[in-house]
Amino acid sequence: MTPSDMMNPSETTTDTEAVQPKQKTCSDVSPAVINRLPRYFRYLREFLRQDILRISSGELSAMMNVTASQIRQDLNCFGGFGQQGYGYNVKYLYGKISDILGVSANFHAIVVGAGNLGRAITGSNMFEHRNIDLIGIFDVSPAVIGQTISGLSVQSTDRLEDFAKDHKIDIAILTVPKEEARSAAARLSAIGVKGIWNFASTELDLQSCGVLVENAHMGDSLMKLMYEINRSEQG
Amino acid sequence: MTPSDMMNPSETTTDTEAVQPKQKTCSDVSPAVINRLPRYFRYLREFLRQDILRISSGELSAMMNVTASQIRQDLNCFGGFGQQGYGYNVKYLYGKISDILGVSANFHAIVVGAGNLGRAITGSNMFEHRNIDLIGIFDVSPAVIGQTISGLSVQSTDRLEDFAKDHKIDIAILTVPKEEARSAAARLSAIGVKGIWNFASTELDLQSCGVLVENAHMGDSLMKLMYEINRSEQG
DNA sequence: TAGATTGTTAATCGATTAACAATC
DNA sequence: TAGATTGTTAATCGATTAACAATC
Repeated sequence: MTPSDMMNPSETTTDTEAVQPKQKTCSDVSPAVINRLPRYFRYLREFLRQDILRISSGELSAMMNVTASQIRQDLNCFGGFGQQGYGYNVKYLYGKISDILGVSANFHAIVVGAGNLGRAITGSNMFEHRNIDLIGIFDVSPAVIGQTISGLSVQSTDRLEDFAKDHKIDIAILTVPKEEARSAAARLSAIGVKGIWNFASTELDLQSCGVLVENAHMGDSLMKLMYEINRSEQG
Repeated sequence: MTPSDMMNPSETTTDTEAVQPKQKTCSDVSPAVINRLPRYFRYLREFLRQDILRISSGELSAMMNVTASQIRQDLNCFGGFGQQGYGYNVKYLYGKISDILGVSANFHAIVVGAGNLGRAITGSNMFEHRNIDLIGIFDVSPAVIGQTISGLSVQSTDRLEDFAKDHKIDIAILTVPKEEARSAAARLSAIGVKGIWNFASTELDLQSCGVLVENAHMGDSLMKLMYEINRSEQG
């Protein structure tokens, strides 16, 4: 087998129970690594688009401004995805990282809060790229309920519980005002949502309920930029 | 002086040249600390709203789920803002953190890209909270130019250079499609913008031009949530 | 004064980098 | 085979935590 023929380096190992698969279970991957995975995903997607078949940690390192060592270390938390002397097969690695990031899981999501931000998110192409089905959008305002946003009719938030009976909801995207965020989150937790993507600039503190929360505090990001500008101007 | 009288602990030191001020210049604060500053800012703002005058690192620690040690360590990168036996004066500390984060600098910002996300951001209360003046919004689409969004009339992107002659622009908020992001960023760099808040899901790589870039890759945040859900289901 | 809590140093822990043997 | 590049271990670096003297 020449390197360029390689599609899946792992498949070269014999597939018996006795052979310890290269795939690690690595139950606790460090947060620092997880933070970097989406960025690898983005680069790989772009390589795929450009028909780049193969990439080495050295090449990727130059493009991404991280060390080659770190790239190899990161990827090895999940298994040996590369091949010595060759590098990484882009298509194969992209597939593996997609699996790790749950792109293959076909999650279902709803948007709660059909304000400007909720609409912007609903209308983005973010979901098709990640194999997420956006299956509902909810709001409390009678003026908004019934409107169609990106092909979805806005439902009353009162219907959440009923809706959950008929649909698996993996992710709730929370774009309600800060004041309503906590009570909305409690309801979402009650209907069995697995994760909340929180845009309300307040902490949710639901981890105890077994609901995963990812905070998208946009204002925090803005403040980091403000800090850097301020610092560059006055040391 | 009783603790509750204290407004500014630093001002109790005599103000001569000889006395080394408690305020540190600490030219290089670690990124980990900077990442936490906006969160402190949010909590302090909330305390202020609730008329809480005083907070100790221990109390804050319990609320924020970080160690008291870390809080004291973080704050001490910038100076001694507390008082032994008392804790931190909320108003004073909030002021100090506001200064550090550039809230006192009264930055001017423009939005480039008046799509759904640009509109959502323009309409948010994010800017008043941070003492930022939103002074312009730009788009290329003739259908959008001239529309009023949150009191601002959308201008043609062609007018950027002219606009920059008459206005100081500190921050450009980039919400154009991915494909146009790099060229837009180059123009913004050329007109002397100090920082770009980048919502396009592509890397900008302008650091060489002296323009600071803060990436707000929302999709990366979503993927971290996907990872956690995926992991919790089949970890 | 006694009690409380900071500021700060030292110890621990985790993450990154360097180096190189394994191997394609 | 020789060259290239991974996977992995060891060394370095940085960040967090623990502890306590300083002090309000």
